[in-house]
Amino acid sequence: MIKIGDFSKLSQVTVKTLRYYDEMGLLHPLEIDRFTGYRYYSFDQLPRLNRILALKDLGLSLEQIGQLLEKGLPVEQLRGMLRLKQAELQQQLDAEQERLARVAARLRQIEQEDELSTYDVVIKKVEPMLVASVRDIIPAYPEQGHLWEELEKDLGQQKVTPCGPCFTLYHADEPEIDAEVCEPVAGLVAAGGRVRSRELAGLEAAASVIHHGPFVTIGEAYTAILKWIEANGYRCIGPVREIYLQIPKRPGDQNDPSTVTEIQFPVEK
Amino acid sequence: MIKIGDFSKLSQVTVKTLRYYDEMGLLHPLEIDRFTGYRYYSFDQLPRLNRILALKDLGLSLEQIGQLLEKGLPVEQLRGMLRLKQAELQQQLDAEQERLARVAARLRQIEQEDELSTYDVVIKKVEPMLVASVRDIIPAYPEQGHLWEELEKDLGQQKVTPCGPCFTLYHADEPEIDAEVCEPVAGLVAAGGRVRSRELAGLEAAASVIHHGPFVTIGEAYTAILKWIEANGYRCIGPVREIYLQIPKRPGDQNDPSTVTEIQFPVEK
DNA sequence: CCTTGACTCTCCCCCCACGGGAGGTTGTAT
DNA sequence: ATACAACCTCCCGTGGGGGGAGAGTCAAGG
Repeated sequence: MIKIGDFSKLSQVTVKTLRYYDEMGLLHPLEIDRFTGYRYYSFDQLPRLNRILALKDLGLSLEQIGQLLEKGLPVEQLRGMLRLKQAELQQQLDAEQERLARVAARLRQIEQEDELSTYDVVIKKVEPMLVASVRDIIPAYPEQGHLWEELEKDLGQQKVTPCGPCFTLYHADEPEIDAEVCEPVAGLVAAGGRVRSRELAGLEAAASVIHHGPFVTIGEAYTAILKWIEANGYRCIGPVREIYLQIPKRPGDQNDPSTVTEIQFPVEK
Repeated sequence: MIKIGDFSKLSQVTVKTLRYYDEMGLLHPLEIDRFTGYRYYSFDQLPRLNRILALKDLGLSLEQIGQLLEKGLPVEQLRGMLRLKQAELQQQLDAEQERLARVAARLRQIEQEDELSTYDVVIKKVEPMLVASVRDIIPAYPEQGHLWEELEKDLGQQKVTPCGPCFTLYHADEPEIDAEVCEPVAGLVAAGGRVRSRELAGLEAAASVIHHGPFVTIGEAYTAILKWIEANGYRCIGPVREIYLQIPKRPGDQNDPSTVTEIQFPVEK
């Protein structure tokens, strides 16, 4: 029968932790003085404590350990838990490794450019959505005004209002620019003229960057995101989306500095 | 000017998180309605949010991010933080890897034996301590009674009482058993006869196992800990300590089942 | 104009495995 | 008798939000 402090020294477990294990039901003292509340442990409780420590060291939670101990440590259950933990650890390890790679990539970027890019790339999921669209080959990127007019006119006639920011899908840019201007809608729209309506598939992972500034400088954003994709080992796997979050005050003004545009590249590792 | 829900959908950041970032000072809404408390964001706040997400993704804490943003992102400071984080991540990665190896080792052990060992091995540090001891060659492990008598008698004469459990150090077991029986003491003791007194160095890492049961079966504990040391890639780097935590009721009784003994192997990877 | 349902607000508790400390009792050595 | 070390319980904090209660607000349809 020894007091908590001595038991603590013996086991190298802090007094706080021993009290906590008592409270959690993992290791009750052999006896508690009814009047003073003092906890008294016995030497032969050390094996149980060591078992707790060994299991904790493998990454099990105190709750899991408690369940195991309560059921007299069934081999099968322990095996199952360890297998699970093993998979979990492996996954965590991979995640950490990727994170480390990202940090390294960022450091390299800083070393090379010696200044901070104004663009930050994030990976996001994109949900599927219903859209109405017009698709055609265009001679140059800025020349899609007529497609937009065509789409707006049709939607206006059907009294459909968009339910989100409009965007352009670039299906290809070589040998010609194959662009599809899209407007998200609440429900499918009757096809009329060249206007099509369908569900646009979601994206598991999209690299996204925000361009805040006049439209004529959007090339910098493309440069930045392409470099990032390259540096972080991703590949582009579908048409790029250019989302017009904040459009110029005067329609088509390529120099309005308050314009905000998001560029999304569907990617995978 | 958009409401928090739309900003949330756009950025793929939950409303809760946006409110949290507001509270933490990372990203205040452009405007807060004085009467309703509604938060209103602007599209051009997205770059800042993305910057926050990108930095968080590298493993920086919100507090660190806040500091960086507040100071206008000095390149050097970011570089320093990332270097630090890199080292930290590497260390964590190594730790995870070791843990994974331990889990694998444990699983192998379960597969092989198909039952759970009664012994759990833990790694602990051992602090330096003052001891009085008698050392000699003995013909067999159980025959150390005369050494103990010699030590006790001397300490008794000097009116010194031990300040912890006594133990035996095994300096060698081949070709002969070189044993040193030790008693921890509060202060150094005058040498007398074959009794020596000194500071025993601490151990950075000791593999420890508890044997609870009659002394004649302690071999099983040794088997278990040796297997563990082998399986987990450690090496023994010093004399083994056999610590007598709970001694038999009748001195020298090798069959008392209430005996508790700890075995410590100084180890390193 | 009214109602309904979807948003939004603040406030509070929860996670995990303890650590720190306040404020009060108990045990032990001088 | 008096220190003072050890012990007790109770409460708060960690990081990055999640879940939910209860109340107020906004936009669209009838």
